[in-house]
Amino acid sequence: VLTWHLKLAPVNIGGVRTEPKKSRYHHGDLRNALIAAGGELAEQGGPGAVTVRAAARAAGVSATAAYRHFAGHDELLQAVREQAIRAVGRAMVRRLAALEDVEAGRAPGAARQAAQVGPGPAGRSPAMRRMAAIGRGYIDFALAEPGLFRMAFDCVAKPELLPGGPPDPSALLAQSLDELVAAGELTPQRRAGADLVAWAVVHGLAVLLTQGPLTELPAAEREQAIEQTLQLVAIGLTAPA
Amino acid sequence: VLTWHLKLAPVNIGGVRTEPKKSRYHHGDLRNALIAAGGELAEQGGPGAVTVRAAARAAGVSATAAYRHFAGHDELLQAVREQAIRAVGRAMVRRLAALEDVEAGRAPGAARQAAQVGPGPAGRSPAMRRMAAIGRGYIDFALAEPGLFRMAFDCVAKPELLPGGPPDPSALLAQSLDELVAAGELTPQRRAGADLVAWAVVHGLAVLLTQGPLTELPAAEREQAIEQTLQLVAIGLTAPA
DNA sequence: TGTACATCAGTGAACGCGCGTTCACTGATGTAC
DNA sequence: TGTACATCAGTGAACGCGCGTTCACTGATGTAC
Repeated sequence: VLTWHLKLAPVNIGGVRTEPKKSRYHHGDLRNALIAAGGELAEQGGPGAVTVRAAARAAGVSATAAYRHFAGHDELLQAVREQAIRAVGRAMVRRLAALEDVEAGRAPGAARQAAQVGPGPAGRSPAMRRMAAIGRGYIDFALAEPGLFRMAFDCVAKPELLPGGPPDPSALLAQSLDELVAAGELTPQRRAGADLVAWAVVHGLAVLLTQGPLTELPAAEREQAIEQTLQLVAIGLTAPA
Repeated sequence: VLTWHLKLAPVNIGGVRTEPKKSRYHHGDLRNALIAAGGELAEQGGPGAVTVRAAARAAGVSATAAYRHFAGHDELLQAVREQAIRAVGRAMVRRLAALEDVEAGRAPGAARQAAQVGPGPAGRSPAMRRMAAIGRGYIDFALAEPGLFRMAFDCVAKPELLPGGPPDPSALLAQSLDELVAAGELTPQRRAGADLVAWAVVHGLAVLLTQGPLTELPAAEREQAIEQTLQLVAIGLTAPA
């Protein structure tokens, strides 16, 4: 498979770019190419834009060829969705890593500011900062790739749960909540069901900001809303009733 | 217009139901009929199911006829959306009214229980109970009419803000937050931006429960999640940081 | 009250589009001997 | 190492579908005299 890949890549000989002539016949990695194309379609036009024909077109292949790799439209959609969910997880992990860099003093001040991973309001604990970071990552992704975000969680017909492939957004959240319990900041009673609630809060904000009537909210207000929302979770989970 | 309506209604003479023969030619209220049909289509298949042709079909009219009342597909969609948003507002008002009945002792215990408008956790203030009631109403609607709910807030292309027609969901929320401030339970500083945050929380839950991967969550867990979420807002908004 | 006529609100045929999917096919690849 | 052949991964034409929208039209309604 890898050799195919290499064979298909444009060859650069003596500075002249040479496309392999008819070797497109056997594409070699069409399944992944179709999924990638589907991701781009989703990013540009939402889940509705992910069609068998369009994906095949984008991959430079006849529509029929897609049926060698997917039983039908639904299966392609599912594959693109799984890819999108993993991308969300990656965005969350990215924020988490940036936070760790800052905390360990590995990030210069400018990068720290640019990454918007400041410690937040004074008194936010390490575990809570991590929690806020993954929430940030989630919203980051929604803002940066609204179409893909939509693709990830708009399971109109198929309510199947998330794929487990890492990084799994819901696993990251669960882990973060467990840390809060371990740190003694979240009682075990309130830990139960907290996954869903915390997810709902961040998801709601992401949806409103990217698909809802608040799509064009000015950046400053948007930023304030994000910080306020993360703060609401922090207080709501840990403050005494 | 009203006379048309009367003329078109089935006439009941001596127990025999008589449809007016060809008076369907001039429908008389086609615009509203198309919007209503669009609402039903949205409820069954989401916003994507709201097409000019399908609405006309459902109204018993040729597709072309719709163009006498709407400039095109977009305008029909917008009208159906406005109707859906008002329906959300009505669901919120309904909960509010039920709560008031209970508080005034006008509702018998059974109805009280059936309406699920109990006072919630001990110590929830009157203003907070009202706040929880409108949140409940919002989620009620999403669960009862997921397709219409989707129609109401899925403004992919047109991020125009909500129509002001009463009852306006966002106005109800703003009013409720103002009450919390008046009651001294929410500081004016935290009141700022609270609309968006509170909306995001409830919206996120509604979306996850009806369109997301949690569509098939058992009712008991769902109920717990709703109560927990409302509690998170209550604590998060009013507890000291 | 009757009549001529403008306007209004429908009709059905037709257009071009993109879709999912099936079909018979064909050329390239990999393998057994 | 060569060769025959099965299999694999593509092709393009075609199907039927529902869509938005335009067109010329027609019958019902409302109005001026």
